Amino acid sequence: MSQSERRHTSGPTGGGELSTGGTGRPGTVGIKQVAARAGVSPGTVSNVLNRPERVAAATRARVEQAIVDLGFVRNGSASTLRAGHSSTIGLMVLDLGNPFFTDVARGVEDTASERGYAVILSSSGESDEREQRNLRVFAEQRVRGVLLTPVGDDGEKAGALRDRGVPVVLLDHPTPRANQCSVAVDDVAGGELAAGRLLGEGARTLGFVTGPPVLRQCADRRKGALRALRAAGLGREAFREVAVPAMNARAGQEAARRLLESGPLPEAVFCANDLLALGVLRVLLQAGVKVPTDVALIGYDDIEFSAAAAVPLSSVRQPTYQLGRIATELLLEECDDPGGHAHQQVMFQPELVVRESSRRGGVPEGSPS
Amino acid sequence: MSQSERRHTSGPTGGGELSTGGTGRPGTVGIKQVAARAGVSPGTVSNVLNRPERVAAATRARVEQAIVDLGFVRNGSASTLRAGHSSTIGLMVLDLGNPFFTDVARGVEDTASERGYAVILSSSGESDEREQRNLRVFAEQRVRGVLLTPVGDDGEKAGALRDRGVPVVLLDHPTPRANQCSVAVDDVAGGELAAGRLLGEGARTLGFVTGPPVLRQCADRRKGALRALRAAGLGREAFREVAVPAMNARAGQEAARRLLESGPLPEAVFCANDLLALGVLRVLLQAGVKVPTDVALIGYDDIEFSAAAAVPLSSVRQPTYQLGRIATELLLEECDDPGGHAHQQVMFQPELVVRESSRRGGVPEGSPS
DNA sequence: ACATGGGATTAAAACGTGTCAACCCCGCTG
DNA sequence: CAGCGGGGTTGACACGTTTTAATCCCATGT
Repeated sequence: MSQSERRHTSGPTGGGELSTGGTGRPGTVGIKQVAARAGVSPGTVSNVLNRPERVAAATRARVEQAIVDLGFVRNGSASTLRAGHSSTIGLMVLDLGNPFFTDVARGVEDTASERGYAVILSSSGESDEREQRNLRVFAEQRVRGVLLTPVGDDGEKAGALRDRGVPVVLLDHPTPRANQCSVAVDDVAGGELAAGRLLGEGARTLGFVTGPPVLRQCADRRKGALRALRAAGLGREAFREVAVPAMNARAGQEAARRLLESGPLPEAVFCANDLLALGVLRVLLQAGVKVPTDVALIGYDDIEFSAAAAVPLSSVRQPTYQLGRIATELLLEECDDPGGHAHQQVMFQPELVVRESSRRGGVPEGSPS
Repeated sequence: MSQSERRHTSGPTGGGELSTGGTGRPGTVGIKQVAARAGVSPGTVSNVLNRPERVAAATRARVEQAIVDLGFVRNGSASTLRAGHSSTIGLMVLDLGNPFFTDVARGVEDTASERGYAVILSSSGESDEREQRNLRVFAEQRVRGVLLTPVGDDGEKAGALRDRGVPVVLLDHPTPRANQCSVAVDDVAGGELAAGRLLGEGARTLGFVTGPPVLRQCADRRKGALRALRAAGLGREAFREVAVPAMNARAGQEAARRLLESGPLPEAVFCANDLLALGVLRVLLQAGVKVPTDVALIGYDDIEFSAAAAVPLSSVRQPTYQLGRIATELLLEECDDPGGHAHQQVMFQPELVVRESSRRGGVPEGSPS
């Protein structure tokens, strides 16, 4: 933070910024003013906005003209208040700094805006308390529905919302409840895939670098890894686990340092996340450890940067954009027709992408990108 | 997209998901119900919510109890409608896929929530049309203020908002207008810094990979690069420019391909963005070009992944988190006291971070992280 | 000519909260 | 004891929109 900073102050009396600056503040132009100008009643203006087909072409034209003349924009609060619900959905992810979630968010935004919904994007930062607080904001805003990647195990935080009649779809998290939609990727399978590959390449000891174990993603990937371990005929003594409190590159560096400090390195390391893996990779290389020769490495999520890493990173790819898209479709379907909506639990299967970081001696396989 | 997908459907008549499911839908609990339960008038409840000091401790306690008993959450729409403005601010960035902006967003979110404001996060994806559409959503939601990284040159899109009395602070963009706040980083200086270093290391030809030239960031960094070029006594024939329509890694790959296809490579390449640089780096390495020996490379933004790239990337660092924080403070100051607010144009100075990608023969300098 | 019907428009009643003037009660002063 | 003042509380209205039932107008059929 050694950047210098220059400030240029223009006093409050500097320019012509009276409160009625610019083109002259139009007081407040509502549906009423529009109606007056178009020579119709407020109700008709509302109809033009919401059910244009019910109003005669001529009047509609007049009203629309008045709208642009006056620069009218509908007051969403009033609209929401009257209707009882808004036309926005809330999206809460674990960490916006993780490209995985920004990709998901793109899928959500695209789908929602196609359908005329706006998205309020929020990040819990893997903190229970921030999740709670942001969900409350959603509730206050009377969002139409919520997409949630819960930090807690069950996502019951959203129960309050569901009880209020707000549809909630779990994102990147399977739901234990049948009366709810969820979209997820099979993380146990993914963990087994990754660890299995590492062991298949000949590793006899396996390190596992993970974030907070309370995160289902971490727990499931760990479970998959253990499953692969058993399948390879190895016992728990061959498994070396390092848990750090976050899932970013910085935490990965910390994890690698701990690995280096305590005992001999495992022959292969599986990271619950590409961000962690990149941090691990960096510290290992700095310490003179050869990857994949000395230690093979696999991450998770296949974020864009993994392929460009110092040693191109093997990873487990998930259909991120699709995840966001489908979750949104399910949510909006439930919003638009709560009665006839059949709850679905969608589960995708992940895919292993093999790059250099995991190739020890075996033949190159998989689909390097 | 070859992931398989499994769907599990539980029919709409499956469980007990009647519309009054869960704990029983509480009808709609508003300030009125709370008032009744606490044995006070609605006005008092409102006071408890908004000016707790004006209400006697005993009554306040009774009301607060009633609030938790009934699970009341204030109706933001009604509140906003009545008050004329909400307690949310809008943040629109160019690209959420760019870690630079997610860092800025963290600064914004942290600051806003400290002050009791919520943030509606939105991304224009560098598209004029999406910017327009999302600004309209902000306007409909009656946000209290807007933080905007404009895609157009001047940010006059937000003029409509300012005229409506909504404070707008330009983010990562200096403003030409004195009646507006802005927070930015000196991109011309940054460009000069980067290009100057490349030329100082002995390069006699300079490539410049850039996104849409309409983006001020790109234009300014280019201007700085040209300035450095002149300072090194080189002419425009030594400058080779490639513009691609986006600023992500994919676009960077495209740019590198174009560089490779057309004529001899420049001895050094400056990218308007780390994402572009990472894409360029990847393609160059794949083509067998040595970095920095054959081609030196510098990016911009110093995102987290740059240090972990195949060749650790030199870059121009900006105070991202601070950018978001200060912009938000300025905005909220203007929101809370529009009269006594002195508009400021804040300009930070960037900082060069030298890593391996730009070291040709010279001595190692700078502050590698 | 009159009744019928239907499409287009309107008037008025909500939605839940914030605000502000009025009001009540109680202790204090003269 | 009357008057006063002030903290605490209340009641009622306004915010801008949606919606429903009612009204109006005109064309059509008898």
